[in-house]
Amino acid sequence: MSDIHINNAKVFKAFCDETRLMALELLQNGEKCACVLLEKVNVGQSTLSHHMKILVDSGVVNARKEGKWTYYSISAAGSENAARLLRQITTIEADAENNDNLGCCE
Amino acid sequence: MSDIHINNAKVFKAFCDETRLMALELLQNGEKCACVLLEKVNVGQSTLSHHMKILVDSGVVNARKEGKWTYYSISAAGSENAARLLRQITTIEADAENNDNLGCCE
DNA sequence: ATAACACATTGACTTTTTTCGATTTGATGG
DNA sequence: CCATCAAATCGAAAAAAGTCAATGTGTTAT
Repeated sequence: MSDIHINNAKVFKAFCDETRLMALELLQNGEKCACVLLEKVNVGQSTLSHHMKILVDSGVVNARKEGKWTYYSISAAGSENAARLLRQITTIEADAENNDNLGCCE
Repeated sequence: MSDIHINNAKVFKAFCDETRLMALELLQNGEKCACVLLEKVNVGQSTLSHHMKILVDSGVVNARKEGKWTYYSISAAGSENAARLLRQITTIEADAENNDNLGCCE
């Protein structure tokens, strides 16, 4: 299987878990520190840290360290990238209807 | 965790696996029957069937049965829905910057 | 009717992901 | 220097997802 698909899959894994979707929802009305997210999301501290790392690695979330705290926020660029990727993956090519793509069976 | 997040996660799981991304890519230039996909994707028949079911259940792919064959195609409506959902999940609210959302730490 | 075909379903197994408690790292304050 | 706090990392256990071979189901051809 091609590498590009493995990488693309990685981006969408950001949105594949309820806890991460919950965290994203909390970030929609602004930057939050990890401790605030931890209060609202029903998982342990190490688990939240794990999920935030996946979100950050996917590019959808930014992390900013300040003193002992880490502030997270939604990345507009990362979100745009995910949206672009989704569009790219699901675009039906213009000549799709004219092709004889039925293959083995006709 | 709220039900809505579980369901949203389900839609994005369609894009979380390399084999499914490969299948989607093959469908971009038109409808294909399962046997054609099977030739190109490096998994067994039962595994492909499993993945196609996930794609169909997510709404991103249509299935059409004709005789002994099953034809799959990308669903424009399903793709649009996924794109809409992604936008909804990653939208930063207008007043996000003005909020005092830092919570415990200031 | 029967055989062959296309695909779905089942059940067992493997791999990956999620989760937690414990520990580590790094910053702050007394 | 030491205690405390926030968050990351580690290691192990549990849960979920992917995989395959075998079998079942429905269709077509002989």
